Amino acid sequence: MELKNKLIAQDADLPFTMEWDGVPDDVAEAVADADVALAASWPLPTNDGKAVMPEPEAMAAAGTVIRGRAIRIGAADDIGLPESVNRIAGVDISFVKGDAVRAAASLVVLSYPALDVVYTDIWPVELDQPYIPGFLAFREVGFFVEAFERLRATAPELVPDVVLVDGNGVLHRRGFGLASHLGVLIDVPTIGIGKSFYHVDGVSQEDIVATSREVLTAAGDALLVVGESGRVWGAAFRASESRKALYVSSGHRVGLLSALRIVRACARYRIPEPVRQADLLSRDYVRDVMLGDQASA
DNA sequence: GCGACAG
DNA sequence: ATCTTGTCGC
Repeated sequence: MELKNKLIAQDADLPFTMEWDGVPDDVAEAVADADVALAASWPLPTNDGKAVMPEPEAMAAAGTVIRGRAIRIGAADDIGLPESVNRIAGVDISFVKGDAVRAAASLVVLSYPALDVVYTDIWPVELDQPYIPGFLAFREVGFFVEAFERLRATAPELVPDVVLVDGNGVLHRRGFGLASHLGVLIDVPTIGIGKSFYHVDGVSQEDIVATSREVLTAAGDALLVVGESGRVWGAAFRASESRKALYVSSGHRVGLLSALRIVRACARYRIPEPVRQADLLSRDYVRDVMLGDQASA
């Protein structure tokens, strides 16, 4: 629980800054207010001590501005990120069919903007915690923390500028999903990439899917997930041509608008390239190495 | 009590 | 998460 106190959901701590062209000012301000509210909503003061909790009326007003409204994240072919963004990582775990314990975890680092794989780490793991919805981090985060310790020890020059995590960030029942948990523990900016989510603050995935079908008309369109309180939890995002949206949310030290732009920049297929490469790597490992062992044993 | 339920 | 062939399309 005390981990929460370290979370800063603002861009202030991001090692780079972004400029916003295609986003209406009122939307950008509403999201920024929501991020400040998020950082200030924990019991103890935040790291920078600057976060201020907006009045409830301000939160509600922000919600009114952006609820049900799509925004476009950059143009189709020039989603340039700041020059200080050079590496983007992805993490994932794949399981052995019908086995709740044996799995393979992976960490990959891609170069940006080429999106070439420049580092891979893949190893077998045994899960010692059950999967309980809402507590995914307690089952998986430890493996990724170890992977980052290895990375820092063997190739510190390849530590990424930001990590895309296969799981939600603050788009979470307690506002603290796997991506946020990992970000705090490794002290690297993280972004949550979910293929689904469940009801938070009075909003269900079903509600968002219904509206998404109407307003997400092109790749790069995002629909912010605004709770009944007015708080912005994340976004349904058509990062690629695929009709099915992803759910993007701040993990740690990245604001939502920046997170969306970063995900857009990694969109070759529906699943952002760093997460996709991590997924391919761990799947191949389970199939070619772990099942191979089983067959020959 | 009932339903819902990231990976 | 995983179980699973073909098939529509660039």
